[in-house]
Amino acid sequence: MFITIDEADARPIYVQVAGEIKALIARGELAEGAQLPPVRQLAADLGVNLNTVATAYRELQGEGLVQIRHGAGAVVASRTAQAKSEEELRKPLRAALTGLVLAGLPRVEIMNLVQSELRALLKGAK
Amino acid sequence: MFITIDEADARPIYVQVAGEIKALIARGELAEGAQLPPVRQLAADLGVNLNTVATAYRELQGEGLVQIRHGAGAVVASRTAQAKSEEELRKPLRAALTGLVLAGLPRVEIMNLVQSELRALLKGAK
DNA sequence: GTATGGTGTATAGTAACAACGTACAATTCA
DNA sequence: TGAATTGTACGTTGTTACTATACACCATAC
Repeated sequence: MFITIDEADARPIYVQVAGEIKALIARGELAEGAQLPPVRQLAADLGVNLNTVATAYRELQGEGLVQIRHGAGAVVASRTAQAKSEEELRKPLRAALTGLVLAGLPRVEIMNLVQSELRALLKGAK
Repeated sequence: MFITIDEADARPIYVQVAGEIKALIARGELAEGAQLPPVRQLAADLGVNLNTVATAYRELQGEGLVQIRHGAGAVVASRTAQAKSEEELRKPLRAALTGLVLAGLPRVEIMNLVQSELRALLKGAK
């Protein structure tokens, strides 16, 4: 599994793990029905506690992206998350763009960044 | 001061406050040199403790956006934040776009969202 | 100059959270 | 059935978010 955790990232480890798995699902590297690695294995790979990974899996299940079965593993359930309000979708985008603007990036450069990230995400998509 | 805090938002209050002030600075509604409201006043407006607002101000100072003067207030110091690494800039953007993709939005709709948010941010900008 | 009111700061307490270690429970399959 | 594999529950520890209260700095009037 191609996941790393970033010490410098202030977000909790389980949020980082869930976030990376979301990205893998979004770009199709984890297809619907695909098995996630066992919590112990991924935890060992990352050097964290198995419960930390389990918490990430439960978060993904809460968003409808993963189905966990006690005793058997966890599988990707869907490539579309539960519906969120428009504002919930806009808020993180606004925050990210604000950061780019405050970093002094000109508009065109920001649009380039967006397009490059979006291309990567939609690569294996549909 | 036109700031609200969102109960549904999982982020800490002080992060939300700092984020909204960043947006105000980015779009020029708080110009360089402008006074921020006293921590007690903003805290009272929001119904939180003054230390919570003070923590937000210190975060902004840490990013170089605000200058705090003990005993006199806090003023906007700059419209450009301290340099971050490219990865630090890309990561929140990637997370936001991942959310939009998983929500099932088609590419064009995502680009429309981005452009609308960016327009709003760059309104009073340059 | 110093008194006063306004400003940010420091400290200590409480509650919730993140991460961990260990033990438990459900599933699979030989 | 029983052993291996998988997720879950629980208790502990350290950290974080928020609060209340007391302190320190600054500007201004007098």
